[in-house]
Amino acid sequence: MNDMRTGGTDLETGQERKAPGRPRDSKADQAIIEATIALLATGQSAASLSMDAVASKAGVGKATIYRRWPNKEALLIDAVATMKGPLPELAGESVRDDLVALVAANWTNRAKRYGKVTACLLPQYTRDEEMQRVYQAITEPRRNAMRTVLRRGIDNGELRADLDVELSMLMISGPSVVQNMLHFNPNVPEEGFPEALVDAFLRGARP
Amino acid sequence: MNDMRTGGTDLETGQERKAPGRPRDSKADQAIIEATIALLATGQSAASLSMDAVASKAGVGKATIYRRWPNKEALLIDAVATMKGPLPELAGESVRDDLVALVAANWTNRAKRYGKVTACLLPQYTRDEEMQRVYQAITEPRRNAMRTVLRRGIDNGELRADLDVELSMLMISGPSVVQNMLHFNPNVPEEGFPEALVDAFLRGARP
Amino acid sequence: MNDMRTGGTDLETGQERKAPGRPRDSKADQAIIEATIALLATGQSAASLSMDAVASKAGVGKATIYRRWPNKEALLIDAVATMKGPLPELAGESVRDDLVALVAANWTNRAKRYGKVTACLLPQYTRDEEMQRVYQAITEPRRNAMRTVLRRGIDNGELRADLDVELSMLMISGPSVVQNMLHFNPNVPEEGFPEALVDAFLRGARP
Amino acid sequence: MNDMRTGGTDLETGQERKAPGRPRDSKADQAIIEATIALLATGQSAASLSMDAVASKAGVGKATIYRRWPNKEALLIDAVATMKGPLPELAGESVRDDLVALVAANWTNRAKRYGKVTACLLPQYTRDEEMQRVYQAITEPRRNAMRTVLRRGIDNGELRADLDVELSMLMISGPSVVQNMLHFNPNVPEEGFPEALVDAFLRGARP
DNA sequence: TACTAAGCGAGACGGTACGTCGCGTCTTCTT
DNA sequence: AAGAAGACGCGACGTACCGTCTCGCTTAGTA
Repeated sequence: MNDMRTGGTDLETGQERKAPGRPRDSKADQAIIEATIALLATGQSAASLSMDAVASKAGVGKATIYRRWPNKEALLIDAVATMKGPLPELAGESVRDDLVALVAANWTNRAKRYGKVTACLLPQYTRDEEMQRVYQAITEPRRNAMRTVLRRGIDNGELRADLDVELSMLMISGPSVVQNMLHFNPNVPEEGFPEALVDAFLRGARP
Repeated sequence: MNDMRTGGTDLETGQERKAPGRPRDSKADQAIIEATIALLATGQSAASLSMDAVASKAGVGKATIYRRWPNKEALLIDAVATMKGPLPELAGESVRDDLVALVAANWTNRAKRYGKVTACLLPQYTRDEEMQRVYQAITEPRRNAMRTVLRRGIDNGELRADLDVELSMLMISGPSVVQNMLHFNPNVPEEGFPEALVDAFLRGARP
Repeated sequence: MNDMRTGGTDLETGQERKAPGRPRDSKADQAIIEATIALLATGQSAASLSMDAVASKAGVGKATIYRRWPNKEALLIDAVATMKGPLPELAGESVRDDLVALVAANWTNRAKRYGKVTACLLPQYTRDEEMQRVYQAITEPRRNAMRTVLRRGIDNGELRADLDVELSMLMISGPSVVQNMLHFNPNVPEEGFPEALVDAFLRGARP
Repeated sequence: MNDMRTGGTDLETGQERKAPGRPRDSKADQAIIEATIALLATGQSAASLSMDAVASKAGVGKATIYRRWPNKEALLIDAVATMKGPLPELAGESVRDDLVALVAANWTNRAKRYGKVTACLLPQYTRDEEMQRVYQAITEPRRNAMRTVLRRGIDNGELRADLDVELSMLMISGPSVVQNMLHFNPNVPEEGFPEALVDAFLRGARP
């Protein structure tokens, strides 16, 4: 996650080269990320979180942060990535149940906190290609899981053969994300949302 | 839109009471919003837009801005609301075509610029209830149009009788919004997106 | 002069303790004071001198100024103190000549410029006890010199034995100051003022 | 004091010309001056007194003030002039006693408050010739009184024939002013100051 | 055991923007 | 026309962050 390492790998030989001098303190990495997450949870927005505050809360000098991350946004991206929980266990029997499980995994309290923090990063996200790649990398495992489930459904006949997989992923994740981050449509109840969404997606709107 | 008004309503009679003193200059409101939009279009992000620049470009003192909006974010919200284009004309024949028209209206270049700016404001939206209400108010006409189309479809039998209207709205808007603002799934082609989305929504995923 | 220092004295041992962190840059102190004096000489008044201008001229961030002085007035006080020239050399033979020399030292062009700037600060002097003490500290060496001269005069019989030294100091400095700063009585000629004042003080008004 | 009158005197005929429209409200003049004095007494300095505060306290629109005085300083000068008490009654027998009475008149509590306010105006005073003339006009009656007393002393032999009257005025007023405004020499007791000053002035410093 | 190189906490540094306040003017309606 | 009320353009204020730069000190590997 955090780069900007000294020493590291010698590109010509491919062998590890031991960096001279005092090595980085891994407790610092951890303390910084934890302080960031704590302040994000407390605070109001990404803008209202200051690097001085992170340094102070982590008991760390500011230079120690900037030695690891090039700027505030990079740190936030990493902190958010850390907040992402593990992928849910998929039963692997019914495609419908697996999709519900995937949506529900983004519907926990933890995920909602994550959603709020993510929203704080959107301004950077929409603008910086580098950040988009980082974000895609973080979410790729999840997208892949859903892709696999959908393909399985097509193969075993649970889903229509001509289903557009990528569009379907967007149709399942999109409503979930906007509702999570923006409370987009306040008239949709939270209770039972994953099931309702997946069932409506499967069933379609025609009679 | 902008509040913080002087004068207002006489509580006893309920009649409008003319505020004393020099009234606000409505040309200033307009100039400020226009300057904000112009700078948003030019600039990189909401953060890179400075109030001094807005004031200068609008030919207005900073106090004149802060007399109307309590802070930078509130101004941006209002500026973005102004960017929203008019509702599309709906043919009113096929429900499918009307839904496509509604989605396509958020798919123009103008709407994409709007989407980018909106993304910059999401941090505020997600935490400030006041801003959420403002945002709801801005989007309410659009949601209402879609609600009407869906109800018409249920009534005339184009859509299933047990369709959850609110959830359906989310299922159409959600993918559109995240794709517009976040380029959420880079594997979904832009070309023909509104038609593909609506058709998939209507058809469902089952064979 | 400028306070608000970090670090300081270890209370238990009474020894100086080195403050942690990067130490203040003494070149900044100097550059700020010099910029202030330069702008005071150029400008019209204390009010017309802006902190932004000082910072810009000194090639320094505003925070660097405010780290050293709590506000504009405190900076001006220090700048003015720096403008005070050195004490004049006293011949030490005739008390009368030494007093004339002391008065004349406040009668140079430099001293008049100093007087004008000081006048700009009087509002602060008159109400802030802290600033009064600062001012007293600045002027104490001069007052002491005059006190010494007067005492010598009493001892060697040049002055009357029952002379009130403190009142006499006020009687010599007071007219000089008001005339210098305020041009208090426009009917008193500038030419030969120090001699005339001292001689009149020595001689008295009685026949 | 306050000028900028409409109507007034026709310079060619010397006759009064009645101004058209609503006449000035003399209660406003009074309320403004009183509010100014009250705020000066309360507040910290001339700079910390705002025209908005004066207008508000006087229950008057700002334009009403600016119709009478061209700017803040002019108002302050007038307010200060109003604070000046009446000239003391002079017994007219002993020159020494009359001088003591004149000094003592500047030594009352009222005079000290006046001194503090005057100090607030010095920055303007030292810079603006117009203000100097106004100030000289205010103080001229006092200076004239002292001049008369000193001349009487010369004429009747109480004072030396070659006394420099203007310099003497400065020698009496100067110490009083600086001590009053600046607490210039804290070692000089307030008690009995007028008598001590006048006696020392008369007696001289030589044995 | 000494030397070199880098990491560390602390905090100062040059900038940039913030949101507030005051000045002196202008604009409304009312007296 | 003057009055109260208050908006206006301007410009300075003092604060908060950013990302960088010293300080003196610590912690490793190398000589």
